Amino acid sequence: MRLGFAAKVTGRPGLKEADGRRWQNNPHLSVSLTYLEAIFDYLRDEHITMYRISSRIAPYITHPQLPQFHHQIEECAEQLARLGERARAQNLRLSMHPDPFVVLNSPHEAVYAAALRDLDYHARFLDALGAGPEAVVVLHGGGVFGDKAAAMARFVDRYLRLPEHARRRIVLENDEKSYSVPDIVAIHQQTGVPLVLDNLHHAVNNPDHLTIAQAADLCLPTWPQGVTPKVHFSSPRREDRVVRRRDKSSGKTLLAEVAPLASQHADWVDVDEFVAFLGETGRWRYDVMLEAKQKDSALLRLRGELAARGIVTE
DNA sequence: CGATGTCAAGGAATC
DNA sequence: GATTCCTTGACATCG
Repeated sequence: MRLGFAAKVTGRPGLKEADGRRWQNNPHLSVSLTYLEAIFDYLRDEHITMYRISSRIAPYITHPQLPQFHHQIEECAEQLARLGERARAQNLRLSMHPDPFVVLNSPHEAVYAAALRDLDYHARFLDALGAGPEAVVVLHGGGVFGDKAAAMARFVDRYLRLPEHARRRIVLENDEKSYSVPDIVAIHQQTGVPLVLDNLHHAVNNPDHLTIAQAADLCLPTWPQGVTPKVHFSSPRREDRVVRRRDKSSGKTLLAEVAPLASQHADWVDVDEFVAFLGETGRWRYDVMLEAKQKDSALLRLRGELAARGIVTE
């Protein structure tokens, strides 16, 4: 079992995940890839073997008004191939997760078109690394648009019509609001798309009251032979947190303490909850993407706590 | 330099 | 129909 984390590194100062400058300053994938190389060094040093690459790694690559950014993958082909080689050399499983406004089943043609551009980009990025089939693009079901059956049918139809290189990469994750485990199972049955089980989303969006074991029994066998399935794991935030929010009378941004929503990720992973999850899903083999706010620091802490209990991860 | 405003992008809930 | 929230932190700019 591999443990992974997403995008941002907290455990070593100075590591960035993407060239985040505004378009006026000509950010570029080639800069992001120098950052990614430094992250790979860190992952190697810490023996971390799974990592989600930020979708912002290629700035503005699908922006319709900024064509000068559209060929960054081609422009960085050699650099990408070298990094892919490195990832394989250090046994690193990679993935990506498009932002929530990539909505494949939107009834708005322009949104659909943008989703197609984005999925093409994510797939081509992983292809340019030469990544194997374990490197997936994790997608959500999208919107409901007042008619869930129609929205799901639209997802199925559009998924089946995706270009092959994109369809090959995509896996579908249950979300915290619209598409529960039984929903994505129904989509799987019509498409064959592999399913990612997210424990926290399942906890807050579980209309059929399935146990986590039942949910795992539905999701994990959807992966093809030879590709280790993946799950997302996080603990729910329980403490209030400080956020910046706009005050509507003054129009100013202020700090405020707000209570957590049930669906929000905690800073760290609760080892007891994690061990319980392992116990309930013990008949399956899978890798775990941790979605804790403290990212790699949470991973390293959890790994230590697991080792103290005699549970060793890859 | 610290504080605050801004950023490409969607959807849903609320009024 | 317009506004706000979800949520993301880093960048950019202002005082």
